[in-house]
Amino acid sequence: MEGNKDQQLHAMRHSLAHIMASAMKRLWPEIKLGVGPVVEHGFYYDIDLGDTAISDADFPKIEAEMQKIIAENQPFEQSTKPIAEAIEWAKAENQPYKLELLHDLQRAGTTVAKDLDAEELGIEAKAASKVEQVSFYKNGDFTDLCRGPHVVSTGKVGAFKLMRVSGAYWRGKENNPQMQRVYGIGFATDKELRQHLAMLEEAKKRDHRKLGQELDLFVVSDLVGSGLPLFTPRGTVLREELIRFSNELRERNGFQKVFIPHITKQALYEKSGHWAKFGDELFLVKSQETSDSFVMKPMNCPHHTQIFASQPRSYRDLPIRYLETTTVYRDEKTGELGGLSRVRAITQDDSHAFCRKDQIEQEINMLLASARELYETIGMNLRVRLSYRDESDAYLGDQALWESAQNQLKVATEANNLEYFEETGEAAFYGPKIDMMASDALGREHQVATVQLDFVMPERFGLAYTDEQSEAQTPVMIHCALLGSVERFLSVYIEHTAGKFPVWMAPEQIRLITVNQEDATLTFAQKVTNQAQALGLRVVTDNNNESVGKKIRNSEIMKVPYTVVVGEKEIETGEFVPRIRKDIAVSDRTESRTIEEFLKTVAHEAKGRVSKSSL
RNA sequence: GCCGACAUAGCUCAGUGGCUAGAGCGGCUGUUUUGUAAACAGCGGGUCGUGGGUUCGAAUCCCUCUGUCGGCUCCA
Repeated sequence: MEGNKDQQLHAMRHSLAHIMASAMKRLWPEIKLGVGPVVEHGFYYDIDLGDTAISDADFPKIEAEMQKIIAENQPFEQSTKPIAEAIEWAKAENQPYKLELLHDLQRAGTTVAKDLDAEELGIEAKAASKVEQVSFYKNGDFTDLCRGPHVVSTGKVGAFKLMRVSGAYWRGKENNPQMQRVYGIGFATDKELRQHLAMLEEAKKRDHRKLGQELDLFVVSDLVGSGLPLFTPRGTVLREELIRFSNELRERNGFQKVFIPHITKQALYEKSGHWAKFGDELFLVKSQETSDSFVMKPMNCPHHTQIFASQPRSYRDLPIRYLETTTVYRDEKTGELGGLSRVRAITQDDSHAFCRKDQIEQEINMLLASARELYETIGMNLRVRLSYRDESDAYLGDQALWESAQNQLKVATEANNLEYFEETGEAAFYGPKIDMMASDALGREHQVATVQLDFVMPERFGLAYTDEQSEAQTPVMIHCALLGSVERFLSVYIEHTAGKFPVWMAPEQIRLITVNQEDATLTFAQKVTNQAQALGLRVVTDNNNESVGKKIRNSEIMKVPYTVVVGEKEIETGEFVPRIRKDIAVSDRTESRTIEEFLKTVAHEAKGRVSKSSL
């Protein structure tokens, strides 16, 4: 049933791409068509319009033309042609991109770029059987090379909307001509389309860049540069609370904090092998005193290996675990930067454990348990991908070690009751890894924590420990970050919570609103603040000359968990009736509490990192 | 980096070749002393992102640079 529905939706979206091409061909007869696949919520078509640039202002025109074709309810007629005939068709129709695809099909039996590259290199491609017949779909007077499937006629495509246009290289390769990609969404019913648009609207409201400004969390400055966000006091609280949590989880498990400088001689990365691989992503630093070439660190592991290497190590000392939450610098392409999700100064809650081969499982087990605890507390579901090697020889390290390690990853994952799936061929060349994906409140999945085994770097740096037989052995290195990048995590988390942070993370946990500006009121507010601060709470007093209603409103807008109005009544009774932010309140009734009880309860919530109020 | 869109006050935005560039919010000052989502009045605040060009005249048209946003992974 579900499968049928999915297939039907897929055919609808495919047909929409076809109809869009058909409509655009009517509007611009000279267009050259690339590919028009189905994507997550819709479809796109890559089109070469020569010198004509289309923009979203053209969408109504294209949509209207599509609607006409849909209203005509033209049947989709499928036909097949021998490939040689199809090639003649592409030539006659002046469709060079289709021609290229057909030639590839004829030669290699595929149009997938990856497989084509493989073929060129003489490696056997996956789908190598030669294609003899190709499929066409025709509606009205428009015929397109298309594998399908399509719906029966143009009237059966459900609801759609064109969303955006962008440049896209033909086949994703930079030196190929750039085409215009018109992207649309399509759903079976109008209702579903509207729901999806509402979800996008909600996502827009939660956009961390917008909330970052509204809630005063971070700013960017042209003078500092793009991809280099600056955190305000409020945003810094978020960072520090997250980092404290991550550090706590690891210190509890025997990790020791270390500290390294943010620059190093280039030689470090020449030795680690990163220079060759990531050379163009590094920020270079020039010494004016010496002739040394320095770089900003793009990762921490090579530095950490040098701490391990500073002493002879015994098998009894292992695992040796270092943790450091520190910033790395990567010179990302400017077009890829944005908000907090892609930055050039990336703070990682990084850790490296050096262990024996037989300790891998216990280490992974412990790291996964930490990740699970962290994401449970945060309130996000985790799904885990185990990335293994495949049969190719692109991997370094002993084959038996790989097998044992992969097995240990799986056992540890199962022991932690984590939902997981396995993928071969996704491992890093230096070892298998575990990637953790967290899903947010809008159902979007984000890659967050990772655990990576590394069989190569210890060898490159000649790391060793002495085993029971007094022989030198190479340790295995385990890289792990629970949050991943603090900046990227924050971008996800801000959108997940829509800025309604739980008490333990809230930049401002309690706001006191004064009823008047009398000395007695202010003195009282100050006394409460002192008491709260002694309990480690973050309190702000709003003593502005504004109505209470206005100040309540401001507190609501800033999403403060607890707001308390203070005036004569409170001074007299020594009791508060806190206003509790709706998403954390467990009942509609707010009871009166003594000040001490109120503050202690909030402090207790913060310490326990609970998500709901206990008031 | 490439394609496209955008850039006007701290914020959100109006102003599409013609007088001194506007509004709301925020800020400041005064009045008010406020009881659970917006008191009232006044005052500030702009090199219209940068540099150049066209024009009698440019926020407005053209070019450049910088920045922001959507894409550049999805393969007949």
